[in-house]
Amino acid sequence: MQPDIALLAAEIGDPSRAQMLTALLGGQALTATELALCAEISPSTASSHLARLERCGLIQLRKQGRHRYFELSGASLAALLEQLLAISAAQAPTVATGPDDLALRYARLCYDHLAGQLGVQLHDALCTQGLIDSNADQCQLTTAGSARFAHWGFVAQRSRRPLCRACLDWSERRSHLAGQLGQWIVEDLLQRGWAKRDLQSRSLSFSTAGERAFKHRYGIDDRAVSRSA
Amino acid sequence: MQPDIALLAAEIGDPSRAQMLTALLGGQALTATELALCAEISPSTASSHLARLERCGLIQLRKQGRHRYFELSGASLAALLEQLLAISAAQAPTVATGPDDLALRYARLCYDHLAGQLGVQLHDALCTQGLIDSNADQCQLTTAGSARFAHWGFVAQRSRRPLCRACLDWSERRSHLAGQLGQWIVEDLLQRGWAKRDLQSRSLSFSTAGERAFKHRYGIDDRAVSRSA
DNA sequence: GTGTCGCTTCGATGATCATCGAAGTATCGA
DNA sequence: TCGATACTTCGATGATCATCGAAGCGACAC
Repeated sequence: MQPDIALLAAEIGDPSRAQMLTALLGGQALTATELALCAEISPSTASSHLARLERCGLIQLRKQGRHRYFELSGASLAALLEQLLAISAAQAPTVATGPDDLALRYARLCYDHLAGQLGVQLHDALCTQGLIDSNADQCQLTTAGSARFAHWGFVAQRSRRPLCRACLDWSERRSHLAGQLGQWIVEDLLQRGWAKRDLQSRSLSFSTAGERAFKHRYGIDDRAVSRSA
Repeated sequence: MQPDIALLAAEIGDPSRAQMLTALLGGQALTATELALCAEISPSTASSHLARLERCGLIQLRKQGRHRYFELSGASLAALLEQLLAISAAQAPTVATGPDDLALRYARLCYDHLAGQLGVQLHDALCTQGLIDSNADQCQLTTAGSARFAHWGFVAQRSRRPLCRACLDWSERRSHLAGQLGQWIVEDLLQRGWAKRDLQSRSLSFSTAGERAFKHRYGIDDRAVSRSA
């Protein structure tokens, strides 16, 4: 008897549940009420959906008093969701229509690392500078990259998780950087206050100065693409 | 507006459709009647499901007279399905119950490359012999491996597809070998008659001599695991 | 030409399920 | 303690959809 993929897929296959799962792809734990708002459903409907997602292991619950925070149960589910996004994007002619779309396409969180145009530019810039060696499905930190990131404060963890991983970006159709390094970069830029998480979505909002500093740090050509594009 | 993953997931999320998609993971094109048998539904039900899968781009149709052959629309969908299998398997306590299960677990097609125990053994043997360098998410052909496989007749194609890719095996919870190399290995062993495709499932049936030859070729220790395990 | 086979379409049927408002419970803050 | 808030449970409702057999169409073989 093979694993029952229909069960898992059907859970993701409800529009409201899909919206909540996608919201959780921002990497933050969100309350039931926040998720209900994201999915534009009533709190009672959200409640029953969340119970269902929890029961089948897609999300985990952490209680804090009356607040109940939900998060994705792990990185493999996040990778699955992002792959679903990539395939769905490849199939559907998406036309950017609103400011939210632009923000998401420019810079957003793909669970714990940077995605969107800026994420792809980061990946490419690191490649150009020989700090990572990334081709097709393989992505490695080079000796030079190792030294540079150590200098910037990155400490590699001994873990099954790769240092670098190329993650296919659904909006750009090219790779952005995932793995320990991708995660550290996001943590670092948030800690420096270069950008903030958007409270309503997965997009990252860079301040003007923060964006300049980010691009300077990672060698991203500021004239290549700007936000007004 | 983000891509609508619910649509895609809901298509996979029907039990009958999931069974048919999984059957197509064997890499062969199958007729509507064969797929109806796989899913144990009536031909008319299969017909409407297949029309639906085709409409949303998951499968492609090739007509040959009155026979209509369906196949998965591409490798990225195959990878998604395999990922669904891996996550589903990790979540559900699966107990091997029948001969079909054993066959699938021992050697099966994961779209176009070998999976199951034998697939994992192949991957590990190639690593042990230094023919591929595979760790975590990265998998590369070594210089020695390149020479050895060239000697065996493998010709790398210039293509976006990686030579090697580690693909997580849902039944073994470890990596088997995908990519151009993984595909070539399957084509080669089928051409040599070492194994045949099972007509009812995705499993590969090795003849006794074929299995011995396969293990000898790729340096798989014949005493490590045998089929009677 | 005729009968068989592969497949689709049609229409009816029953099951499933997302949804909401109302009511209830637990937590929090003044 | 009390009112507000976060959240869950309940039950009713309407929509969706998988399913099948019957009927029909086109390809195939004799």
